[in-house]
Amino acid sequence: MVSEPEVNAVRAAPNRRAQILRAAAELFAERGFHGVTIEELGRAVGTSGPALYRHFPGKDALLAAMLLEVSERLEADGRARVHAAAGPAAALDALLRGHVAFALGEPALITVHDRELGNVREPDRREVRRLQRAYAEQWVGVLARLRPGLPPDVVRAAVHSAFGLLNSTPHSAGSLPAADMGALLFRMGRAALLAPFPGE
Amino acid sequence: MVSEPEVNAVRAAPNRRAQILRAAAELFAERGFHGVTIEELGRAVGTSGPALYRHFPGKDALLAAMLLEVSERLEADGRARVHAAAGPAAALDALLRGHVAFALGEPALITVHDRELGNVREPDRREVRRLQRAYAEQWVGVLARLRPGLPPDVVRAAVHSAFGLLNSTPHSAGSLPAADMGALLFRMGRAALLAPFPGE
DNA sequence: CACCGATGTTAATGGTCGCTAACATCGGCG
DNA sequence: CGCCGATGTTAGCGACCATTAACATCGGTG
Repeated sequence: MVSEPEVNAVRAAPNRRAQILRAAAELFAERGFHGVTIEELGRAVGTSGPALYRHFPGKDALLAAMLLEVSERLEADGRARVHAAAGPAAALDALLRGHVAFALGEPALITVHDRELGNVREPDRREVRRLQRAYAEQWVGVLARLRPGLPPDVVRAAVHSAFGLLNSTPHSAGSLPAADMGALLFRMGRAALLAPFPGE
Repeated sequence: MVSEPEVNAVRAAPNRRAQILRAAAELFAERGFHGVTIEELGRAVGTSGPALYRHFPGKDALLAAMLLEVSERLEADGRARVHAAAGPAAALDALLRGHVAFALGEPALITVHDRELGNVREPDRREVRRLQRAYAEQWVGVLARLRPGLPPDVVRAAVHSAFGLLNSTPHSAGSLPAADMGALLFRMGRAALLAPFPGE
């Protein structure tokens, strides 16, 4: 027990930062930001406690980095998909496919992403919001082209509702094979967004 | 400052318990269970701090009471609506209408209801789960009758996804008049649940 | 009208938690 | 091969927080 303290001393830090973020996402998703202690975060990556401060200036900063990373990733991916698509219909399908893949692949990140923004302090919080908004506007732009004549705030509300549907994955995780779940979410999301809306 | 301590001493307790639960729902929805202190809960209802313990044995018990109440309400209301409906199609519409009204009327409760179950301790937690499951099964039963031949786990997954859509209200609150938002959610939910699914 | 139960108040307590300090170990580089 | 930066470790420290204690006030009731 005390025999080999140096074995895991410096060992294994190929990418500690990323490893911490991954583990933290799981824990935050399960118990919430305030429900997880620094000690637990450390233990989840094999180190214990305050080793975290070698990689992040504090718990808040860790959460901020996590949300910035994921919202950037979503936005960039969304933008790429829209640009690569032939028309609005193809773009919507591409956005749906991308979001579904993300939600199924990283349910913890998706959960934290839309629950914990309130715990990010002001400089970063604005940036995360900006990226989230930019991502949503990709969807809004595509849907508006697909359904001209629909008021912009209705389009926006519809898009956010669709996000709610797609992000619900964590609640029903495992009840279906991932491929089937993906197909289900894709079709439900598509149907919801293309349904006849009020005011048309 | 010290002049009139007795003014608000016993005053105003027509239904403190309900008042506390309502205020607590708002705070828990905003900052999460662990992000709210007893002192804040007290201040939100005009009393300060430990007065809470006259109405609940502890913070945990407060959350448990809240989740039990809302899940009971959903289940009972859902059951009533299904029984009153003429057929499965009418039942689905009634369930949708009820859930939408609830989500728009009490967004904070909806939020806490599907985020904070993890902070409820074991005796009550099981009961909340049971009620949530019973409510979901109302939907599953109706949808299964509407779409025979669909595998039960697909039906269940679809229902939970629809919940995600309907419960997304808090994220887009206020961007649309409540009536319009209600109509939008109703139509999107309906379209999503009746969309052609994989495996049919 | 004295008493009591319901409901509050402030002060104290014990535990937990984020964070800092002080010290150790290792790989790489001059 | 000795030094240094990166990365860990354990021990404390100060703050916060849920809960309890001790004490007050009011309305109603016998």
